[in-house]
Formats: sequence, structure tokens, C-alpha cells
Amino acid sequence: MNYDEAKMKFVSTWGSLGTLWGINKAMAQIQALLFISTKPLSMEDVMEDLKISRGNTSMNLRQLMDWGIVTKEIIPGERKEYFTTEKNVQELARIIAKERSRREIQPVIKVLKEVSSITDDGTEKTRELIKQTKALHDLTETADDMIHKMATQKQNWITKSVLKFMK
Amino acid sequence: MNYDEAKMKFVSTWGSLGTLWGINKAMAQIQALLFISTKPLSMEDVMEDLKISRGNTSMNLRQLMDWGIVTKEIIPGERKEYFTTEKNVQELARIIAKERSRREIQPVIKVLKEVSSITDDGTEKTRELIKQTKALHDLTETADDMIHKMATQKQNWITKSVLKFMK
DNA sequence: ATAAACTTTCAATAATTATTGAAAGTTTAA
DNA sequence: TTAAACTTTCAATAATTATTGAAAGTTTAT
Repeated sequence: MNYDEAKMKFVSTWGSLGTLWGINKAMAQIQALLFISTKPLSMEDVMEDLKISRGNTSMNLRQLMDWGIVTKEIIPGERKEYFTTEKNVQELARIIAKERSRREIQPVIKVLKEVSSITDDGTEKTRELIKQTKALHDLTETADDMIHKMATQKQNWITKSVLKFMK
Repeated sequence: MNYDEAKMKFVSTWGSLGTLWGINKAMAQIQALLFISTKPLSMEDVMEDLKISRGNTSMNLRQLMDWGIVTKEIIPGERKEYFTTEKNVQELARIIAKERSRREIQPVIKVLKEVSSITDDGTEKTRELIKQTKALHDLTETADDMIHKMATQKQNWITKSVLKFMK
């Protein structure tokens, strides 16, 4: 496997994994491309390399910036805008975890709390609803807590602490 | 908010969260419905309650069984098949984590390993590709490890150990 | 102020994914 | 063995989501 094959394989695999962390294919591929690039890339570069349209590139780069994963780079003397992604994987994981919590987990926690707080009319079905949504609420909240703790952990949480913790 | 409103709210919220754990809306809604039901439900029951077709119900119930989240229940004297879901949230989380690892994370780890093992021709771009895919490989593997450790943890890992661990 | 260089927007279209429903398949009871 | 009760399959269709491309918008240099 040569460089170009390996690059393609990486970009497309990472792209299809996008769903796992809740972003679309093009977005994930752009990020992947930037991730292994040795220098900032212009919109032109990205379009050419991934063979996607200007509009698509523009929109997805914007989304990546909204996520805080990609930043614009100003190159002196250049008119075009250039882009780079966070290169540190730990930091990348941190940002993604935090954003997903904010965008998806928090709203669910809110609903679970609401639902589990309905008044108990004493019927079996109501009791079950309350009981089970409470359990989910607790689980979700604890998992989310965990994500946040990870996310604010300054140093290297994953490589250092996890195996030890897991006994 | 009365029982029916609460139930609907729960089912649809949980359904739309489906994507977060990688399953589709109908599948997640069926699971949600079973999760708060006090007794096993037939296909008929599910169809009626969620207003989805017989075919859809059948297919999604099957998928849930493939995941190991839902099981058939034989009710003596009844011709229909009845279904229940795992009611323990910890166990549910365990199963889902394990399945997602197997279905999605493992294949990616494999590709990352392949890509990060290409021969280093000394060029900067090849070095960057190797370096970054290696870093991702390590991160993904460690995260996956964590998931597995959680998944095989017999007792209550999340509520007991996490906060302490996270210092 | 003008125009070239570049980016964004968004309606149209394409691609993907989910859903239906009816025919085919299976199981059970008699 | 037959037929009723039930489930599965799958081609057709609907719904959703991603992508394009060209017009509109912005910025910069002169």
C-alpha cells in the first residue's frame, strides 16, 4: 500500500465512521484530510482532493468550525482562506465529546427528567414509566457526567488513568 | 402531563436519540415502548401503538433481537409471539456498547492499523499520515478497551466507580 | 468606485434510507 | 391435510438527507 492508497483508505474510512460521532460523511472526510495534511489547505485544495462541490465544501467547513474542530488560517500575502484541524487526538476527542453532550445528551436528559416527574397516579403503568425513565435519567446523567469529567481533564486522561481504573 | 402524553414524549424522544447509539427511529421507538411496558407486547400491539406497518414492525423487532436487546416471549395458550426488552439499564448499556464496538469500532481499528503500517518512505506527508493514524489508532483502541472493560464489569460500574476515578 | 478573487447561500436535484403492504411463507390445531 | 392465525420478505414508494452549481454576497487591491 503506497501513500495515496493509504490516504484514500484513511479518509474514506474515517468518513464512514462519521455517523459514530454524529457528523456527516463529507464533514468527516474533510476533517480527515486536514488531519493528515502537513499544511493548511484552501477550499480549492479540499474540493479537488475529495471531488466535492464548492458549496458542499463551504458548508461543511463552516460546520467543522462551528464544532470548533477546524480553524481558519490566514496566510500572509494569500487571498484565499486556509484551514487546519486540531491535530492532537486527545483534544479532538475532548471537543467532540463536549459538543455531542451539549447538542444531544442534554436535551434528552431534560425530557427524561420531565417525564419521570409526572404525578404518580398509583397505576402500574404509570409507576413503570416513572421507574424506567428515572433509571434512564440516572444512567444518562452519569454517563454525561463522565464525558464532562473527561472533557475537562487537562492531561491525557485516557492513556494514563483508564486501565488502572478499570482494575 | 398525564400518562399518555408522558409516554408519547418518552417514546419519541428516545426514538430520535436512536442515532446517538446508531439505530434507526422505529427501532428505538419500539425498544422504548417495550421498555416502559408492564407486560410483553405482540406485534399487533406495537403496530397499533406506534402506528407503523406490520412489515416495519417485524423487521425492526428482528433487528432488536439481533442486537440482543429484545427477546421473544412465549405465552402459553397464545398463538401470537410476544416481545420484551431488557429492563435493566446497566445491562442495556452494556449490550449496546458491546455491539457497537463489534460492528463499528473494530473495523475502523483494523483500517487504522493497516494504514499506520505503510512503509515510511521518509517524505513529510507519509510521516504525517503514519503519525496521525497511529495516534488515532491508539486513541480508538484505548477507548474501545474502556468500553469493553465497562461491558464486562459485572457490577454497577457506572454509579460506583466513575466519579471517584475521575478525581 | 471598480473589478477581480474569493466565499456563501439556497433552490433544485440526486442519493440514501425508511416504510409500506400485499404476496409468500410458516406454524398450529383439528 | 386443510385452513386459520400469524410472521416474513421484498419490490415499490415515500421521506429524509446530502450535494450541486450558479447567483448573490464580500473582501481586497488599485
